[in-house]
Amino acid sequence: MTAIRGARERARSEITEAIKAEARKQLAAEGAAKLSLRAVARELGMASSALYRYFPSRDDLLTALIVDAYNAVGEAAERATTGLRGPDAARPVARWTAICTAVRDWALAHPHEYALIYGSPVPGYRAPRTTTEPAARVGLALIGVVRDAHTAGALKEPAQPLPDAVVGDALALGAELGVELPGAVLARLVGAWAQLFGLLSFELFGQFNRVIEARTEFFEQAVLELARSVGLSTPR
Amino acid sequence: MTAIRGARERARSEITEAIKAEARKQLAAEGAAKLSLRAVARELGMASSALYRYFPSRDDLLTALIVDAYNAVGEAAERATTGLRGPDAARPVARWTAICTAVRDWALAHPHEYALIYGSPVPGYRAPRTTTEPAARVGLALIGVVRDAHTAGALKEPAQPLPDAVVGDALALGAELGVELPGAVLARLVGAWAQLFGLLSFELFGQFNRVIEARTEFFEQAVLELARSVGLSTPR
DNA sequence: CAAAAACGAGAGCAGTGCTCTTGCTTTGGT
DNA sequence: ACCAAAGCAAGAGCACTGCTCTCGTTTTTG
Repeated sequence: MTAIRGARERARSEITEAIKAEARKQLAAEGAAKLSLRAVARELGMASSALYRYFPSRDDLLTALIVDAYNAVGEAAERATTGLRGPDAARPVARWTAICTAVRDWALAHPHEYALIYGSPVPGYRAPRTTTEPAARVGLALIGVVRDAHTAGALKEPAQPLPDAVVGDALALGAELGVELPGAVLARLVGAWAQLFGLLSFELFGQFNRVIEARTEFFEQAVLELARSVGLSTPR
Repeated sequence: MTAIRGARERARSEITEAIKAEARKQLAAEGAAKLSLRAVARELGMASSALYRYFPSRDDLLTALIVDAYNAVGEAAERATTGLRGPDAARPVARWTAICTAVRDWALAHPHEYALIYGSPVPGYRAPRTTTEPAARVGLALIGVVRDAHTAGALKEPAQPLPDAVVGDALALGAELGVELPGAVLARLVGAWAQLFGLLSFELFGQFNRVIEARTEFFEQAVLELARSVGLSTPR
């Protein structure tokens, strides 16, 4: 139904995409704060008022960029595991680090888009329903690795006990996602997920300046530690 | 010399402080993006151009707020350990968690100021030299706990080996700070420091919505895990 | 006491997000 | 095939922003 729906709809989606592309360009050049609708329109050779037919407000444009960015990291994370060949394709730790480094590579390549989604929320407050699903993709990729390790019997459950409230949240989350994992593992998984982006944010936002120079080695080491914390056994 | 240096200088510092106070008020109400110099001047009953005698640009005002915010968290972190009484005052893990929860409490009480310093960098790029020292205070407080535990012989060094480059960075950092700690411990300390703010950012920026409800328990659990990762032995 | 520096206020510039009105083009029902 | 309805682009305009410049006034300083 969407194939031959008239020239107008095709033009609309093309222009919408062109606007987003130009906005992404300005985002990469100057950051979200300096992204200007008028400048986008100017660059596209259209009146600024015409742009409002496609995005009712600046925040809506940003939201669209946010969704795209979440999908871009999410896809990078998902592709990281499917691209593994040889024995690494089955080793949980290798899959785990592949995802984490893919996310880091994406972040280093698109720092302003990273800042858009994992930095401070730009407008008053956002998070329309449409962002929550793409936002979960990286987390789901990580969960997938641990789930597979669990079903393969390669998961070492942590001994340390957790508060009931935390385990309860974790089990509720597992039920919602339809994932069969011990509460303690899921809880640590959420923690590792947050800590992964803590490392990335510190690196990207400059907190590691004059502190850590061997960023890649440091990151991979920390990621191995995170894998261990969720029960994936490290080699050697 | 600064005491009775004329009424003008006193007025100047008073007005400077009033500007920052009003700016902080607007920051808390609307966020950094909507902070407007003109609105601050209006609220203070002065011409907007007069404000430029005190802060040469909007970014300079923001930088001043950033420095203040870093000092505020830093002070909260430092005060957390000195306020401990009884046996907890000597237990490293108790001091560690006290610092972390103090930082979290400050962040929850001042979310927009937290976003200002640990969210995405707002202008093109900032980090004038004046911000780096206050920015280090929380990290130094954490290092202090581990250093004390080390000299008291209560530190369990991690067995896992680290890449040479990482250990090298860590030792250089330790030398610069004048702190005697094994490279592996220092490296893990930096990681824990970054991960702490990863947890806080995810909580404050809404990534835990519909994921974790028992935020406090979750945080304290994660913080205990971080303490363990740097070699502080958990009780029981 | 006079020169110099600091200060406050106003006007003004270029830029922004967003709205409203005015014409034009494509679409879809009869 | 026609014609109303809907979608669209453009321009003018409003209220706001950061920032600069000028012009009197006040305070400090030599």
